[in-house]
Amino acid sequence: MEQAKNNELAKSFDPKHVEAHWYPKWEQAGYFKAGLDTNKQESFCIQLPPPNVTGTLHMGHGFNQTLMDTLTRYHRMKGDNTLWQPGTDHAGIATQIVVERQLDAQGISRHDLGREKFIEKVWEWKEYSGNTITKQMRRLGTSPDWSRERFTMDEGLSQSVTETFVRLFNEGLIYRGKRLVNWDPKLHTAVSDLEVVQEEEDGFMYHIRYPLADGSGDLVVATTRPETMLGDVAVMVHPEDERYKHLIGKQVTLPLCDRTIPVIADDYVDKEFGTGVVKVTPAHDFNDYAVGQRHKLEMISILTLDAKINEHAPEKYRGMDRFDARKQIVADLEAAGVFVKADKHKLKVPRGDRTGVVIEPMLTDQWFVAMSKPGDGGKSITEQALECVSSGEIKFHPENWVNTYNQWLNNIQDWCISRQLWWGHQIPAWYGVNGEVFVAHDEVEARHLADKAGYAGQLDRDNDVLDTWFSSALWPFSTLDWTGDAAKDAQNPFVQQYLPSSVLVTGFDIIFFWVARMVIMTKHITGKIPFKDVYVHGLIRDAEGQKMSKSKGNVLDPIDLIDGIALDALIKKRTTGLMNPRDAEKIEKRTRKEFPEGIAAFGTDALRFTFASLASPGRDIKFDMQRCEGYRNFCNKLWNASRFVLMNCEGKDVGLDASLPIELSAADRWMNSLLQQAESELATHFADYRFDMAARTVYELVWNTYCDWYVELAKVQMANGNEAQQRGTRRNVVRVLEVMLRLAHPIIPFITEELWQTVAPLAGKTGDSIMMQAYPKADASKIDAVATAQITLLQEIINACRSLRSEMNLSPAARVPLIAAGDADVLKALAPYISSLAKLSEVQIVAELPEGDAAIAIVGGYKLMLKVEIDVAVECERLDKEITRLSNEINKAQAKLGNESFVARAPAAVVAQEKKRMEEFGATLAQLQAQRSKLG
RNA sequence: GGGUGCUUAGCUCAGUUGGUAGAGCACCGCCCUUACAAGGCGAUUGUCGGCGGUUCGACCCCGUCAGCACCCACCA
Repeated sequence: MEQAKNNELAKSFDPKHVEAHWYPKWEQAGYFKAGLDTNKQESFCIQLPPPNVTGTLHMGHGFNQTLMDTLTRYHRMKGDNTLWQPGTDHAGIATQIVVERQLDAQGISRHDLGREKFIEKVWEWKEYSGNTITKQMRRLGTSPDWSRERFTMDEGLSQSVTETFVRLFNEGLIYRGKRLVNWDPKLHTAVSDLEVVQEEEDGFMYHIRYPLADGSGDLVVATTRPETMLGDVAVMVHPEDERYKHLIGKQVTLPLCDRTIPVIADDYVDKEFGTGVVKVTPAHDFNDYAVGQRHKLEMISILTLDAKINEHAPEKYRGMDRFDARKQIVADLEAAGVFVKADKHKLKVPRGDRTGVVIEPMLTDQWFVAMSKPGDGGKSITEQALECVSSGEIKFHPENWVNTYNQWLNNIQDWCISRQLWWGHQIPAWYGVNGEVFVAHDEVEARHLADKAGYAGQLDRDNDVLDTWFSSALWPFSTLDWTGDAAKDAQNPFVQQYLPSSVLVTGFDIIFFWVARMVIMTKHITGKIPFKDVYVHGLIRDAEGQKMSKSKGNVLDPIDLIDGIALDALIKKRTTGLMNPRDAEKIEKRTRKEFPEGIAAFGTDALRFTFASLASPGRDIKFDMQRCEGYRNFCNKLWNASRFVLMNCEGKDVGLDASLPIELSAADRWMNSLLQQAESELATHFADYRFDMAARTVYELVWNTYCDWYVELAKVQMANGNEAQQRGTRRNVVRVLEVMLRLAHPIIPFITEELWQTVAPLAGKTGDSIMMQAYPKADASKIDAVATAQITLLQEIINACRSLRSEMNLSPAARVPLIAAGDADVLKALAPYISSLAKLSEVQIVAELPEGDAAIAIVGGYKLMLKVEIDVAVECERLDKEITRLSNEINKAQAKLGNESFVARAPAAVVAQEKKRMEEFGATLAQLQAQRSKLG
């Protein structure tokens, strides 16, 4: 890989420049390609949750994909066979809506175009949107195997859909029937239970008098939807309701309609609610439908598919919109003197999640998956899916999502999978003219089935398409070119190696839509689980904790955080294409307030580091721009640390010649010890999906350990050491940096690659790309406890000196002498470091501190005296404060140790530790008190 | 009606077998010290939502209450 060598790095990190050239190189070199090395034991696979081809990626995608890419890069470096399988989803309804809206803008309806032409338009849009999405993913630095990119409507995946449908049908697990389903009157399609959102809204509870047919009185029913009375077939009361018991079996006259209907009894009625009398409309209400089934009632459908009153209703109302009809009916009831009252009432209104219109339960012919029907093994596909999780085969992280998963599956209804749309997988069913149904892979097969059944007439394919989630449910195996032919699949290394995948990374919002259905389908069809782990992350919200949505105008495009965006451009972006253009003003105001300067360019690495850091389990994320800025600064820090290393190591002896003597100091060995510790922590954190902890470990290692301490110590060594020591230090400084770059690479791929190219050769590493290097593994034998103890002491001494300086108000530029008493050998060894890091003119080592007015600090067995002019009063105050603090600590420790229970019951180590603490505090306290009394 | 999560420094959040409360940002003081001012050094900051309980010891475990958020559900 080409990279200009010996070029001094720019003074600060410029993400744009760094990111631009690496991605194409990685991709062209084939680094993202799936591993198929049969010698390797471990396989790691992630299936990308396929983004909808409805536009562009949002922050949620950025977050989700960052986590997946981090895992993928980590496992690839670890040496596993690795596949990150990418692709996109055709997103039936959502995409059809997007394209229809575009046509709308040109004054064209999809019916003007016709199905075929319309679908062509959608494919055009798919190309456009799909490309946008994959471009965005590339900007995020993601490393999926693009050569395996799939789309849910690809030929192969469509075959999986057909194969699955046919199989389930033949097993009796898919059936067709006229059922009451959720109907979206705007889209003219059925939708599943999941695609309906129940929202509480203000409405009315209408009370209507239904006269008894024999004129002996009346019953008052309560309803929230009076227009549905046109389809009433009964009124019902509770069988034990003393008020109405005697009326059961009688007939009432249905107002406005020329019909009488019976009074029936059913336990379902709640005596306490409303009037205790319920009108029964089986064709337009799910509860009433069940009642109708129980009582074998007629079903009268009174609505057309676009929710207008139909021919089964009195002529007066035919053709009226359902809500207009409601008003008219209420008026007519009033006129007829049977309207009692309308009370204000909060009710749950079902709305389509894509259209927002009120969903109407509608009797239509639809296809269903039988979720609870016992299959071959006596178990339903739902029970099988529950078992995959209860057995521990599939694990949720965090674990508590298991409850959600179980609860949903335990209460599941049959899944309505047919949609009256144009965009999607057309249902593989052919009908004869007499209603014969032939489900087959293709028309030839259907004809064959028809022949066998003795039908020779015309065959018409079902016009409907499948719920988009039907194909999504097959994603874990359909993307691997599964065919359903056991012999072929056994020869397919992808199916063999990458099913099940290792982990599904997803938000909780699609556990039902997608996760559960993948388990159901994959287990039933392939016999394998789809994935071993499910990592469930939170939602990205805005800085105020609000869900990001186009209509609120608080959406962020991850690319805008990478490249930055000017305020005007951001406003324009947020206010175009709104469903309700009147929101624009509010959105502009809000945007101006939140981002008065627009958004700065943070770069991909900073954004990714932010995502990783914020990925604490079980919690949504309020996206905090300042965190992003902080991690941009972190990238800059890493950049500059590398600059330092290169300035000191390029063209110098960095110990590449193994025959030359090398001496590693305590500081070098201390650094190496902490490096091992970080490596071991990272292995744990990645295994636990603790991206936040992994990011923190990297951050602290690079900044707090390496930059703040090791580099400063190394400066001393490179200035003062002998040749072997200098060589050793240079060697270690550059090698530790090289390891840190590899450790950080899965999170921040671009900057680490850029730096690694120059750093690696100095560390004796060869290779074309950091991403194909081994991930560093901890080596416990490199942990040096003695060196660690010594450098910890050194840090404490330096900290004490720095504190003294600061409290004495010494300018950082002023060099003053330190007088130190304690182990002379240790002090002698540490003196140059102390001197340099605490900005001292010299370190005098003495047996006992001299008398005199000076600032004093005690560190373990060491006494430190900063030789400066002091304000006695100020110093006394400082000492008093410290004396008080120590006394308090001692009192606390004493109280504990004085507690017999504590001494008797607490573990010996805890008691010993407490004793030690007290002794140390005591010793320090004595020293400080002595000094305090000298000052008077 | 069921279920889940959250409540820790001014802000955003860590805190993994119960053993001396942490980070980043913000704020304050001193510094342009030759890797980095997107920086360095130092200082400050907390009845860990309330109340009980278990324990020698509770941010952590249990109970309870409060507030916030979310998910599921057929009250006409």
